[in-house]
Amino acid sequence: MAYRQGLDTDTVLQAAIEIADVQGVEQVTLAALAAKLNVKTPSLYNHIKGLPALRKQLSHLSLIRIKEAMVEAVLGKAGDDALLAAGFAYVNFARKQPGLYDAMASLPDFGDPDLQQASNNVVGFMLRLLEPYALSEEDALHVVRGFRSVVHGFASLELKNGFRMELERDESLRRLLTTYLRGLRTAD
Amino acid sequence: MAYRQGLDTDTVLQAAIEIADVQGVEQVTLAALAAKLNVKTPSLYNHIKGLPALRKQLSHLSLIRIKEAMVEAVLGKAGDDALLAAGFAYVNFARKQPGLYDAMASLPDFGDPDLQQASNNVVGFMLRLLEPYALSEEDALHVVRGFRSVVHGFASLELKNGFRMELERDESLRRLLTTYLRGLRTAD
DNA sequence: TATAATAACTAATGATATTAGTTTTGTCAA
DNA sequence: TTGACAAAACTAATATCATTAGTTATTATA
Repeated sequence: MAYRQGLDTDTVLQAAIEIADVQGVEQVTLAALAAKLNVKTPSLYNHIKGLPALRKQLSHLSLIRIKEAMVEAVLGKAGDDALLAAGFAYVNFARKQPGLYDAMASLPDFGDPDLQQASNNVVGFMLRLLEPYALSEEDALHVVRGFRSVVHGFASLELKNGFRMELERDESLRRLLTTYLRGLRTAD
Repeated sequence: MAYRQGLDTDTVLQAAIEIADVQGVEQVTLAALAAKLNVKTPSLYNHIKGLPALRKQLSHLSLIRIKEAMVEAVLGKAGDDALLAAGFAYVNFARKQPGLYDAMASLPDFGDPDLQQASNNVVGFMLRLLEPYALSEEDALHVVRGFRSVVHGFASLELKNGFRMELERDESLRRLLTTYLRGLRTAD
């Protein structure tokens, strides 16, 4: 009712994250957002460019936060320990903020420069973790693709309820990561 | 214009697949579908229950086809050879029918009985491939989760353009799969 | 051939995003 | 202190969708 609600971009973004995490990313609509913020839909345009732009910002934030979570997790660790911790941090982020993670994972177009840079930061972080392994640049890049596939695949299937069997999920993840790392260590 | 267009459920489904593969799954709208089939939107309701039901059918079909592709790929193969072939068949399916694959991967609710059964068939197929490894039931289920994570993660990242580096993709996939399989073979 | 089932249609409703133009409020400089 | 301007809310309008209700034409069948 009050003419000034005191909104800003961050508040809108935060509300969008909450809706995404609680109700699912497909429920992040301008209508739902406006209702949550006690504002009419068009008012949101003072703070965001539109729905696609909002989704892009969510993706961007998600990439940044996921990298932060991994950085925090590997402090004081190196080698397989660090990779294992980073893998768990990745999946745990997706568990804690399923909507935000989904916003990142389900963005159709990854061509945006901001997103590319955030994505490059994640890749750069993983390359750092691989330094002790003394791989060639090409080998390291293949491993980064492999590692990302592993953790994203696991997180994604788990979130979509793809694992319906009664079976410890952390144990599945631990085995997946250690199996992959063991394979890296071993020559054919 | 003609009053009977000769539509049936399969035709509608096929058109939906084409839109999904060419324009992306988010472009599969009843409006686009009706336009493609030279029909008004409400007419589609004679053949499908609605958009959510259509998407569910796409997911179902995708699960069936992906299993068929893997079955075909492993004929005459066993052990690591079979798993490698199945992994490539999985990813190649996603490459050939990106929209159909995405429809499967991005379905919010996997609780439907039809989908569960189709999904169980995929799991059952993978368990068969693991028979030569003589794992316990629990071990085998963990491996199935791992393998699905690996191939889905790779396919998903590749489709979303997550691999922007100039680097052979098939080589990345081959390394990922063989590394995982090598890890399975090796004890710690 | 008459009737029933079916597949198309039109019309209407409600949700959504977006744009244009308006009003109110807060801030800042004269 | 006040007046002007920028910003943030608003209303109104449009366009796109999905969906439902009710109607008409076609096909199949009894």
